[in-house]
Amino acid sequence: MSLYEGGEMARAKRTTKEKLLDAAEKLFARKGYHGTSLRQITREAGVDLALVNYHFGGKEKLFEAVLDRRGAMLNEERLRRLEEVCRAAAPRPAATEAVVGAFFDPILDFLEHAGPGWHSYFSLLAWVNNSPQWGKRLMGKTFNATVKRFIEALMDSLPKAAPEDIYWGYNFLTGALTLSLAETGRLDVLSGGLCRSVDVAALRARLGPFVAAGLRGLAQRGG
Amino acid sequence: MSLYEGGEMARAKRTTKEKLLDAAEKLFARKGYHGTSLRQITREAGVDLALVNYHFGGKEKLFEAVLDRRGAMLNEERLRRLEEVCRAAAPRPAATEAVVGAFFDPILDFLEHAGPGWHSYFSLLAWVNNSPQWGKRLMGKTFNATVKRFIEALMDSLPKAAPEDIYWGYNFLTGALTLSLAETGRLDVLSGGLCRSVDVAALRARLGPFVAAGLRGLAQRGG
DNA sequence: GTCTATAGCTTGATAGAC
DNA sequence: GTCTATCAAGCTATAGAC
Repeated sequence: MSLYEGGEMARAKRTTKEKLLDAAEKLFARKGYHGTSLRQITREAGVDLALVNYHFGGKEKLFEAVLDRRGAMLNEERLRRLEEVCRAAAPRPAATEAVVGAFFDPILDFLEHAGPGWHSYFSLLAWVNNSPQWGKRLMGKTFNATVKRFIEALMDSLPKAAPEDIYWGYNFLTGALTLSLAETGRLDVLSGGLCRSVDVAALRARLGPFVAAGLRGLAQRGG
Repeated sequence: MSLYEGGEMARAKRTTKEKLLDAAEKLFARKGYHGTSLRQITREAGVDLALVNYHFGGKEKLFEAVLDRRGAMLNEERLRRLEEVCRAAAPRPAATEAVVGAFFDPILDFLEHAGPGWHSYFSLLAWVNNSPQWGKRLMGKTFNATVKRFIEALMDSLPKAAPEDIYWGYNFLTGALTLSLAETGRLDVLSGGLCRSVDVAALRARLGPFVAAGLRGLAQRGG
């Protein structure tokens, strides 16, 4: 199973657990946790209603399992690339652009080369990240350890910046990223069709430069 | 009624309609549309369940009324400030920093000087903006006309930038803004308490510089 | 592991008295 | 405008047959 096929095997070979995860991922991404019922999920998965409780132990556990599945893969790939750019730059710290790239590129690569499951997953992640109900606990559980490594690397790359500036900068960075991943179609409407929410190449060309320049601007704030 | 008290009068003087809007705003912001029931809303408002249908015609209409109420005030204030900075700079175009300030400052002023209703409203807005279900239609209905004016002003301020860069830049800008408004508390956890999600002064000092630098970086992309 | 059947509860909406 | 009472539908979860 290649990196980019993670969790998206041919229909015939998927286990019941995977069918449920795939269906839940798709529907939770569209309508949120409370807006999706187990009946809709099991219908989409072609599986009996009672099997959610057998395999996962309830709706909320299923929700967390959906977030965990690809979150672990994302963390692995991000850390691999962070280590790569740090090693390439040693003994100097990696440049801001390189650190930011190690954070964004795994997502963009999954979106460009993998199946629709990753699109749903990232859209769901955007929703969770902006949710007062889920954001703090669920994002933290999956991503805090990795994010702290990236924040350290950003601080190393911008030694003149105050730590507060880097924390706020990370907040802006992840906000810009997650809205882009939500694929709401709003960008399409505003631009009259000139830009498309799902155009990963266009996003890749602009997100890194915007964020790196923004972080540098923060680091030189006032001086 | 001063600008900053909009919709938040003394408890005794509020009409039933306003009580319902205030309660719905607070609860929708915390748990989303599907996560909030009309029974919770009417209990919080101290009002009978049946009155939602009498005054608004259903749950979804109530939801849209919540978004409309303060959205109109926000648009007015944003356009007033945009005109101000454009007039001050004429005949040259207003600077990127000034346009971005006219877009952010009304929100930051409402958060700093007005009651908790505005916090709930902006938190709800963050959620709606990142929702595939609601984002395109509801954000567009309330904000498209105003946003188009700001995008034009941004294009004028950065004549070397391609229109696509400005549209994507606006997307990043609003993502950074809305995650900050969601007040999920995640920033507090990541920074070990050094930064606080609800610290409007800290946000004000950093959001404008980050975004303006990001937009300039986009405009000079590759060259 | 899977499926049937159902318990126990909450939901949004409304008819009709006042 | 307000309130009581209620309806039909949908919800999560589970006990128990296979």
